[in-house]
Amino acid sequence: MTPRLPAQRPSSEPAILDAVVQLSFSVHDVLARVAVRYDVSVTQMRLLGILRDREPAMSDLREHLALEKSSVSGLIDRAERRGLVARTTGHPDGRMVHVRLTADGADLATRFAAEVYAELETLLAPLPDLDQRRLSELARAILAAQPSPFAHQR
Amino acid sequence: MTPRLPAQRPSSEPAILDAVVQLSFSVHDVLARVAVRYDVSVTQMRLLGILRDREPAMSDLREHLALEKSSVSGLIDRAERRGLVARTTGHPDGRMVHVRLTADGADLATRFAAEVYAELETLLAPLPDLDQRRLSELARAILAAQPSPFAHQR
DNA sequence: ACAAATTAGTTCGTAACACGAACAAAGTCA
DNA sequence: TGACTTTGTTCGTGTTACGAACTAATTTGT
Repeated sequence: MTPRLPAQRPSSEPAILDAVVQLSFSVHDVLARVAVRYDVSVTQMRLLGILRDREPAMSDLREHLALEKSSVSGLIDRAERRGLVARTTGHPDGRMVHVRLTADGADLATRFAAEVYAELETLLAPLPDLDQRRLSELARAILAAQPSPFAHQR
Repeated sequence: MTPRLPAQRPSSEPAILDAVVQLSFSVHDVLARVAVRYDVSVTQMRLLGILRDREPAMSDLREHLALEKSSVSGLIDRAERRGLVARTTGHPDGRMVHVRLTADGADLATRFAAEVYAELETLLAPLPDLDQRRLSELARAILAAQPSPFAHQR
């Protein structure tokens, strides 16, 4: 008998985390449903969300979205072709290409942010308001403790 | 002035729900990381998870995974080609094709359930145990109230 | 009982997306 | 100045998902 599996950690009944995973899928499905309504991918929706208050370089997007640079190029190509975003050049470092929303893109971003919120409220509606606030508090606490969730580490 | 927007609902500051969305992405990323380690897609991982305690028909999978039937066919084709699942026929309704895990598939499902749990525990580690339990309670409450989260409505 | 309609799956062609490798251009260093 | 590094793009490939057209089994209507 190997001396392994020493109590195997007493905690974490299997189903405890299942609910969190399931809920994540539900949230993801909400995003997908709204995205499909506008005929864009979830990634493009994330992109528009990011661009709402930033004009990042391609490399920043690569990091935020956790994609390879060639994938970011393709993503921006398609979004640009639709007139949702624009590449900007002529920055201090001449290699860099930044990305910003067009007016159309900003409109779209606003509209489906509203729809996502509406659908999320429906999803969370079973919880009383207080519990909804608790939930987002817990989510915020987890995110705040993560290494690099959304921080530009310059 | 149109008489619309009557108070617009007092609740739901925008950022309240953002944290929930962000957390969902983080959870999704955990799944994706583990999946890539085994060279399967997140969808295939979901599939294996579903099959752990069921032998559903293709149409049940269509519903659970919210995919078109042709997509389910493809998904099962690829999983079958890898020896993870098997189609079964000869059911009372002769049109139906059910899907079950093979021994290999069951092994795989077990192994990465373990890895996903381990990584999720890491993700949630910033929260004290009590809050982790609260979080999954809230998640469970939401899911329990949804129309058809995982129920076979026969 | 039997033709018509419905249901369950498959096949096929297409498009989006993501990847890695090879490349070009701009910047850095030494 | 010449070598190296960094930033993006291009190109070819594989996976995944979709819708339309199709086959086979079952149900419905008369």
